[in-house]
Formats: sequence, C-alpha cells, structure tokens
Amino acid sequence: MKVRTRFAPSPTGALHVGGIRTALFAWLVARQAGGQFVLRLEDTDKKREQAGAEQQIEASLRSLGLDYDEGPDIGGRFAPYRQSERLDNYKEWGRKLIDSGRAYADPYTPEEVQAFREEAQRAKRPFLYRNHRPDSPPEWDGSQPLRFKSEPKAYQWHDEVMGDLSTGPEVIDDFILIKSDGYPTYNFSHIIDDAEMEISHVIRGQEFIASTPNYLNLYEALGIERPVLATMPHILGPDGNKKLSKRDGAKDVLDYIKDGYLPEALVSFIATLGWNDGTEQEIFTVKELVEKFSLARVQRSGARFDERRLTWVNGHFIRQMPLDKLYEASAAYWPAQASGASADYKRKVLGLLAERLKFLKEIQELSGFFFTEPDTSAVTGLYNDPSDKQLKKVDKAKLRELLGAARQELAASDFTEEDLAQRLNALLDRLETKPGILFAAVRIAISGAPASPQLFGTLCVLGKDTSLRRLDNALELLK
RNA sequence: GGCCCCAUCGUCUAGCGGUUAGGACACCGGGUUUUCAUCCCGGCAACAGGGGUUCGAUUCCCCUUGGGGUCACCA
Repeated sequence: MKVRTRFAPSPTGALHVGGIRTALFAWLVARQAGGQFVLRLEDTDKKREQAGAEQQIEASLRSLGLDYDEGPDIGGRFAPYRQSERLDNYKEWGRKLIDSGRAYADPYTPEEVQAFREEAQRAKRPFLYRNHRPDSPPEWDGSQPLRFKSEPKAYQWHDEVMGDLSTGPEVIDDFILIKSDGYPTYNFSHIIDDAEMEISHVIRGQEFIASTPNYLNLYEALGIERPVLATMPHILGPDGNKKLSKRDGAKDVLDYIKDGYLPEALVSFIATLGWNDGTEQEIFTVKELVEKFSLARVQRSGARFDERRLTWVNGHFIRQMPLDKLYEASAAYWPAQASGASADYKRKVLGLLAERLKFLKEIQELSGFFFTEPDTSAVTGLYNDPSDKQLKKVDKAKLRELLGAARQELAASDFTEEDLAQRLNALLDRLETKPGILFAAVRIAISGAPASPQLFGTLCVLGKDTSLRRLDNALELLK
C-alpha cells in the first residue's frame, strides 16, 4: 500500500504539544514507509479562524523538522490544500449524495433545531436530528444546510491504536454536510479530501472516535473505501485530567523553541509521551524514531504533560551535542552585552556553561559576568551573606588576606588551566585553608554570582587582565 | 443522562499467566576533595476495589469505582 498521511489542523491558533504529537506520529508513519506527509488546512469556520495561524502552524512543523511533501504554501499534486479553496468540490459531492438520495436540505431554522435539542436534553436523551427528519424536504438551493441522510446500523471497526471498536445504530445521525454559509463541515470535507488526496492513514485525536461511525456510514454512501484509522489518546494537563489546553500552561511549540528547547529534544520527548519501543530506552533520535515507531505501541490511555521531563530530555541533548553545533544553536541566546565579543570567546564561555544548561535561554542569565563587570553590590552582598557555609565563618580581614594572596599567585600565572589549578591548590596548603573558603572568595570576586561554572576554567576564559582587575575591585570593596 | 474509550510508583512507562513488578523524570541521601550543575552510587514509591476462570492472576472475563471523550450550521 502507498502510505500517505496528513496533518489537518484548523487555523484557529498556535499548535501545542497535543497537536504536534499527532502531526509527529503521522509524519513518522509516512517517513517510515517512504510515503508522503501532507499538510492540509481545515479552514471551514470563518468565525474561529485566526490571522497568522496558518503561518504559525507551518513554522511549528518546520521548526521541529516535520517537513511536509504537499501543503498550502508549497502546493502539490492535489492542490489546493486549503479547504476554503475547494468549496466547489464539496458542493459537487453534495449534489451526488442528493442524487443518490443520501442528502437533503434541512428546512428548519437554527432556533427550531435548538428547540429539538433542548427537548432531548430535558428528557435526558441524546439528541438525534433524524428523529425530526422532514418527510418532504425542500430542494437544496444552497441557502439551507445540507444534511446527510444516514442509514443507522451497528458498526465494528479496527483502530490501529485502540484496537477493535464497536457501536450501536443509536449513534448514527443526519449530520450537516454543508453549512448554510456554503462551507462544508469538517465531518464532510475531511472525508472527501482524504479520499481525493489518497490518504491511506487517518491519524487524529480521541475526540473523533465518537463520530467515526457516522464517517463509516458516509463512506458507504459515498462508495469510498475507508482509510486505515488510528486514534491518539489525549495529552492531559499537568495537574488536571482535562485535555491539554493553553490554560494549563501548554505553551505553543514555538515558545519552547524560543526558550531554547532543541527540536530533537522536543521530538524525542513528545514521541515518548504515549509511545515507547518496549525497551528501556528513554531518549530517541529522529532517525531512531523513524525506524522504531509503530502505531500498535501507542498508549491507549491519555498521558499527562510533564514539563520537568521535557527539561531533562533537553538538557540531555544539550550535553551530548558537539560544542560547534551547540554554538550554532545558541546564536540567538546571548545577552546584549555579548554583542562585541568574539566568536572564539563566546564558544569558550559556552563550553563552560554547557553542562549546566537546561535550555539555551539560560545562557543569558548565566553568562553575564563573562561580558560585563560583576555588579559591585552583588559582590559585597555575597561576601556579607554568603550562601556558602564555609565562607560564613570568615571575617573580612581574612578574606582580604586570602584574596591578596590569590592575586599574587594569579599575577604570576600564565593563565593556562593547569597552571592556575596548580598554583591555587598550592596556595591552599600554604595558607592552610579550605577550598570552600579560598575558591569561593575568588569565585565571588570574579563572577558576582551565587553560582557559576568551575573556577579554573572561568579564570582561564576571562583572562589575566580581567581576572586581576576583578580581584583588585573586590579587595577595594572589602576595605 | 445515553453511547464510546481508558485504568501499574506523584509523572512518563516495561510487563502480553509463574518476575524480589523493571527503567526514567521528580524527590531524598552519599560520592566525584570551591558554589551551581554534570556524572556515579543508593533510597522512597505502583498493579483502584470486588467477583470469577485457572494449580497460579498485574496479565483473561464480568461488575463496581474513578478518569476521559462525545451527543454543534467547531474542528
């Protein structure tokens, strides 16, 4: 079978993790089979549409490397890929259904239908339009909704993720195919488009499982062979059990990218949210995912979104990334003060920072003192009230003595890491002091930060002039 | 409310009749002789409940409970 999958969002907002996961899995299925992945825009609701959403969706997919072979902005064999540009198509299929007696014009006003619905609600029964199906509907002139004339019956079908599913005839109803504004409903348009675009696997969220029997009924009326169906469980919010939404702090994918989460980390994390290969592997490269992914191993229950785990995965990817690649990826995250610094210097700073980064945006806060003098009030603050327990025991006079001695050693050093280590360690013995005291004192003088990368490397990168100057400044502050 | 789906540590999960129920995140402790972090070692922590089936159920079946979805001229 020729495998073609699609991701078919409506342009009503940004893509969050839930939507992206559906896209990722569809993409993986296509890439694994050497098939195509299609992006189609379901823009049939003008009221809910949001300006810029299409671009945002496209950018989100691209930023994660989920490239599509056909889509609204790149065209393809079955263009156009915006449903709003395929309206004639749906009308034509609507006519066919009218001709075969499987569609009819809905004569009721929205208010009348609403009254039926409320009546059903009062009786605590599910609402079925077909209980009110008109005997002799008017001719469809496009101003009324066009409804599907269903043929209720029981269904059982196979879902690649959920397994065998079944329902009774009571869930089948006469749903609207084409709205009175001329736009099709999702229920109609996606079936037509999937068929015309030769989509082999329909992979989508759990919310569609209830309407699947209706689609099955429509496929039969249309004489269309149904594609393979796969239903993804929802991704749930971190604290609640509700479907993940913006309100749960579900950031848009581009927000994560902006904060310096790496695409490959995002992909690995999202893929393992509801899927695993049965081994104890926790992290996957994109290549591995393409090889190992299978719909059959997708979890049937919903998964909670835990950002802490994403953060861990991201840190993992950062740490195993070669420095050159990491440097490339970090371009947008340097603080403003770094603009004058050389690439070579920044690369060295990044080398020191790399092992403690959770995401790239942290470079901004962590690297400040490499580019500007430490804040004097921060330095005095740290000396007066050190977080370090050892340093607490030392008075100012002693601090001055230690820093003075350290300054002398540094002045004599060639500022290679080895030499610095050797000299300062020797100083430790000579002054009979603990590293927790001497090194902390020096570290604060040169960084003004409560936490910073390892001392010798930091001194080495900052260089002799800067280091000595900062030590002098600190000595001045301690007077 | 009807219909449908789901159910292992706090979280993501392995398990597909016999296991000391495994891993990871988070958390807690220890180590890597400066801080933070990394890394390593250790610890805490789960089969929702009740019936069956079976020599034996986390695993298969049923019920209960709990959670979710759906019942739009939204997708």
